[in-house]
Amino acid sequence: MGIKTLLPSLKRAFSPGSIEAFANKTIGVDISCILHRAFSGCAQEVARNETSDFYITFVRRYIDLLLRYNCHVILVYDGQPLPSKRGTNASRTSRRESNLQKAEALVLQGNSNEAYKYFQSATSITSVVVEHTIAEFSKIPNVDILVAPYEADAQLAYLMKHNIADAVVTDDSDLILFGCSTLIYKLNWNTGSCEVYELSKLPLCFSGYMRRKFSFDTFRYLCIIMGCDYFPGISKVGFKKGVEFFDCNRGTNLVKMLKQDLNAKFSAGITDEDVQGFLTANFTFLYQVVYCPLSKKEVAFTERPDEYPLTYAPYLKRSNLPVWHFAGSISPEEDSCRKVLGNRDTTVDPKLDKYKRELLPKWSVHHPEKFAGRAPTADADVVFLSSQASPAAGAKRTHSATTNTGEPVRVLFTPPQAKVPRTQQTTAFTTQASTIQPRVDKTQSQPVSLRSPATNKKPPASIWGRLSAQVVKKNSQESPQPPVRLNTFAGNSVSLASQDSITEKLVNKLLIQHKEPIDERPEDTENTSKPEKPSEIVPETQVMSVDKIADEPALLKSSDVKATPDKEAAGVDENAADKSTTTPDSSTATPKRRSRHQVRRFDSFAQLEILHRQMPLISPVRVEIPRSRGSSSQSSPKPGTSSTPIKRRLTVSPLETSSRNSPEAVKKFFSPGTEGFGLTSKVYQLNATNKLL
DNA sequence: CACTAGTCGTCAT
DNA sequence: CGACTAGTG
Repeated sequence: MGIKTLLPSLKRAFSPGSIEAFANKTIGVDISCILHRAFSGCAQEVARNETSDFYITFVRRYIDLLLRYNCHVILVYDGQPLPSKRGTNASRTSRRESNLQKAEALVLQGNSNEAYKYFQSATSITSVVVEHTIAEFSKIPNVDILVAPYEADAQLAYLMKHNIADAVVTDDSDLILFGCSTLIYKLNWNTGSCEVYELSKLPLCFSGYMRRKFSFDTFRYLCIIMGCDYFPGISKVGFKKGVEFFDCNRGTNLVKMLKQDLNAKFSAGITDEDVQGFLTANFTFLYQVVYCPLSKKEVAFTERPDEYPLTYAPYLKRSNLPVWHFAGSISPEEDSCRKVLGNRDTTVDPKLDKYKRELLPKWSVHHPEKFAGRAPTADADVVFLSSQASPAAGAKRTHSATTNTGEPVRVLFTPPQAKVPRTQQTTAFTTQASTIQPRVDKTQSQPVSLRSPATNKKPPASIWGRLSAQVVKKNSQESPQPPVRLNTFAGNSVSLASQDSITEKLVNKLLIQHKEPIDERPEDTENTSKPEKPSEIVPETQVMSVDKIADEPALLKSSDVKATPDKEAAGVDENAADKSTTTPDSSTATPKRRSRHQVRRFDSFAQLEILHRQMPLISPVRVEIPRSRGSSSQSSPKPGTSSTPIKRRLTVSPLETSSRNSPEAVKKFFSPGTEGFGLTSKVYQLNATNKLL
């Protein structure tokens, strides 16, 4: 199905291209698209569940085209239908059968033209076709077969996400929704012409806030609301209205967004079933099971938390079903390795398998040594905290977690370690502030300012964090991108996989409920001559390059005007130093060193502390907790939340301005009730590799 | 103007 | 499954 009427709205993300541009690359192929087109020419045979050479030669043309350009081809097949789709699947097969019967009846009447129509609507990618094509195409050098555990879309997106494939040939809009960065549409096997979709151009399709602060998650919500495979969509809401909605609503609590905001805007009667459907759809896009050729096993598209996020659990939890059941379950490793090659029956002796990994040539993605030493890159990395619950000194722990909106994050907890002298901290800050390096200064990798409750010392008054980061594209030697704002997780709460309830409470307390991310510029803007705009980081770990968008002669409508001031007005208390925040184009305006007392305000700690994978370091800052409670409890009467949302801002300033908050204030702010609670954080470097796992 | 629902065509000559 | 279109609010 894909997303209805999505592609016409995304024209700006496409450009005419040619397959030449992908010479020598690895190309994933959504073979079901091609097969469906081929079935036009052999509908009768396919509908009758027979084989035909027609679709073989048809697909072969595309393969040959790619091979001519020395591409490595990965043909990806659909596997098992997702649990959530099994209903529609059954109704489809029954419709096909009735179409087939009508077709056969018409044949007997001699009406072959009419019969052909019914044959066409009776075709499907049967196991006969799958086995036939795999048998044929698995013989071709530089052509890999990969049968996805579930949907080919998710599988192809996974290949792309981990740089196993450089681009994907498809005609389906779902691939966009999975966050693919480069897609080849409308490929012509004869001329090699095509339309190339690029994720980096996606913001061009929007205006207003959606463009300036493009978030792929919001884009996903938009598509789901329009209607997708797993969710029928909100009636009367298409692309335009959806964009209008998300221009004004940037909340991070999806339940509230649906039940309150969306209802208020469109008076669409959102039921609990709708909420469930939306959430299911969202998480199916995020967490669907795919096969990982790197680790040779099935994994979730993005790492799954062990439990549902607390806010959504009431809508998703089914007592008799495992968590994330709707997004597929992970098969035993041995079975998945056999199925992925095209072996259908895993109940038989593996020796009888038609396709064996060991027998495959070394160029194959399934060859045992093809990706030796290469691990999947971590999904999203965050953070920062250490607590008394730390394990042995020196050890690191990670917890997978999700924010309210379901974006995966990784929370790192570090144990107390040796104190770093204050002078060194300061040095670390100033050095880092002066230049943005794509690597980490040694001093910054060190834990700083740690006080363990075990040593009975007071909780520290400072938390270290990062304000901005540089993004280095995966597998790319390009020069680093401009610093990006890391504010996308603002206002979320997390549920942790661990039993560490203290830490969980703490983290949730930190990720304060609030309306929208602060529109803030990085503390350090690169001092380059290029007038680049800071890119936006997107939780799902895609990186948008927002360059050139400003020059695009497109609709800067009213939504542009209202976005920022609104927010400023909504702030608790405004501070003069805040003003540097709003303009995104001030890279030239603020290259000079501001020495100190540069104060910034945030609505949540999370804004400080998101770290993209492979993202090198950033500028450490001090976070100070305001003494006064700026609580306003006007918002969100959400169900089942134990802790009342705290609404106040954290003040961030360079190290020099320490004073201000007493240990008691900090303790009071963070303490979940348990005393002896030591909190610190540190500046962290996450390597490109997966060492921290 | 925006959205919806329905129909048509996908091949290859 | 997308493209296209006629019809509706």
